[in-house]
Amino acid sequence: MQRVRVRFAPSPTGYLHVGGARTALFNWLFARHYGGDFILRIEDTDLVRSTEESVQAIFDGLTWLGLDWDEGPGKDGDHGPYYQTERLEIYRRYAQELIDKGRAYYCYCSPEELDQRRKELLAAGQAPRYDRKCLGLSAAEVERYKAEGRVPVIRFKAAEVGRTIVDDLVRGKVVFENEVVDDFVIVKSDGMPTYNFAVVVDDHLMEISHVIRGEDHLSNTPKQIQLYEALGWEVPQFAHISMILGPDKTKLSKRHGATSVIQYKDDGYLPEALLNYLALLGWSYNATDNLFTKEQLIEYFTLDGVSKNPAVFDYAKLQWMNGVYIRQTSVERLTDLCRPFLEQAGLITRDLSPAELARLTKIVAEMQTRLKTLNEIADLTSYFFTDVEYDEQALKNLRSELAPQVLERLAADLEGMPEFTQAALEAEFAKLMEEFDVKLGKLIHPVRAAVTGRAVSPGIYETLLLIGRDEVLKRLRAGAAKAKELLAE
RNA sequence: GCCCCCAUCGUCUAGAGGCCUAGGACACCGCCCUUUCACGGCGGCGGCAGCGGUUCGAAUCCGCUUGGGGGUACCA
Repeated sequence: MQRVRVRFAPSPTGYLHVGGARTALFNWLFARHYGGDFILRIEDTDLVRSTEESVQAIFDGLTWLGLDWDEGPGKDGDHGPYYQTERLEIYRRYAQELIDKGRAYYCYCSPEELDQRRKELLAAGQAPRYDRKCLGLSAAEVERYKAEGRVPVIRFKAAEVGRTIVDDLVRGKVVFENEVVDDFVIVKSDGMPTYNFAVVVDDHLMEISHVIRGEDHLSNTPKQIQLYEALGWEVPQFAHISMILGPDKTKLSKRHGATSVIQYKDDGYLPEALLNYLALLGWSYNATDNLFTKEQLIEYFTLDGVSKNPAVFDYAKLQWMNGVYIRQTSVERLTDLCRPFLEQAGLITRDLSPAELARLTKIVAEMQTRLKTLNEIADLTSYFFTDVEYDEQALKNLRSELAPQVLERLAADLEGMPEFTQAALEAEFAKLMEEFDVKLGKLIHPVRAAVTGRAVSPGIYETLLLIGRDEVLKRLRAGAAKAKELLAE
C-alpha cells in the first residue's frame, strides 16, 4: 500500500465549523492510525470571502483540539506552498496543458448572459448546462470579444458520453452519467482556479492518497475524476462522510446553537470532550463504547466504522460527555480551566495568593460533580466570593418559626467553638437536632439559605468551612434578621 | 426541473439472511443513596418509514413509494 497522505483543506471564510472540525478529525485519525501524513491546505481562492482572521481561526480551532498537521502553514514539507493563492503559477501551467490538449477552452460569456440562458433552460424543463457557445470560437470572434473588454474564463471540455464512476470507500460505487456534467469553469476571470480544478491539481501534486471529505462534495467528484483523467493522473481514493445536521434535520447552522469550535471553548467545553463527541458523529467502534481517549481513537479508527447516514448534532449528549471529562480530570487542571470564567465574572482576580488558590481549588473540587460546562462555575459558586443574595427558594426556606431561633443559636455556638472543623460542626448540628427535636434537614435548610442565599450548595459542612467562620457568623445573623422580617410580613 | 446520497428507539448508533421476543449510549420517567443539588447504582419508556417481491426464513437482499439531505456557481 502506498503511503497514506490525507489533507484537511478548509476555505478561510469564517470560523472553524464543527462540521469542518469533524472532517479534520477523521482525516487526522486516519493519518495517525496508518502512520501517514496529515496535511493542512488553505483554499483561499475566493478572494472576496477569504480573510486573514479566518485562517487564524482555523489554526486556533485545530490547535485547541490537538489536531496537529505534518505539513501545512508553519510546517513546510516538500509539497508546498500550502496556500492556494501562492500556487497560482502551478494552476496556470496545468490549465494551459489542458488547453493544449484540447480539453479546455476560453469562454467569453458574461455571468449575466450565462444566468439568463440558465434560466431559459430551466424554464424549458431542461438541465441548466453550459451550451458550449465559446467552444469553437474563431480568431475574429475572439478579437471582437476582447475589443469589448471581455475577460475570459477557462472551461474544461467535459466528456459528453459514457459514465464516470466514483469508487467511494464509504458509499461504494456511485455512477454518474457524463451527460449530466457540463463544461465547468476551471479558471475564473480573475485568474483564480476554481475549487474543482485547484483541488485536483493540489491533491495530485501533494500526493494525497485518500480524499476524506464531506458528502456535499460527492456530486462534484465526477468532475474532478474527469480532470484527473484528462491530466493523465492517478485518481486518489475517495471517502465521503455524511453531513452534520441540526435537530430539525437541516444542515447544522448558527440558528441551531454554537457551530464554531472556539465557541465551544468559550462556553466551557473541554477539547477532549468535543473531540470524543465529534468522533462519534458518523463513526462508531462497537456497540457499547462511547468514551475514547485520543490514543484509543487513533487505534480504533478505520473507514469501516464510518456510517453513511447523516448525523444530528446532539447538544445534550455533548454536554453529558463534557461532564464526564470534567469529573475525570484532576482538580488542579479543572481549577485552571475554571479561573478565566471566574475572572470574567469578576469573582476572582487574575493573580491569586497561594492561600486563595488553595481555597479556590477546594471550591472547584466541590463543583466537580456538579458542572456540565465550565461556564457554570461562576453562578454556582458566586456566594463563596461575594455577599449573599437570597433567591426565591432560599427565602422560602428562611420563612419559618424555627429559622431565626436556629440561626441565632448556631451563630452563638459557633462563635464560642474552640475549633471550626467538620467534626465540631457535625457535633454541633447533632446537639441542635436534639435540642430542637427536629431532623437534620430542618436545621440545614435555613442554614444553607442564610449562608449561601440558595437552596442548593455543596454539603453544608463543606460549605460552612469554605466560607469561613467570621463570614458564616455574619451571614447567620443576617439570615436570622431576614427570617424575622419575613415572619413579620 | 435534473443528478447523487441516505433511511433501526426523540438523538447517536450496534446489527453485514436465522444468534433479534432488535443491543448500547444520551435524553426522559421512576426507585435507591442522601442535609439540598449533583455524582453513583438499579429499573422503565421507546425503534427496524410504507408497500411489494426474493427466500423455508428479512431490520438485514431487490424494486417502488414516501421522507430527509446534498449538488446543479467565474463559493469551497
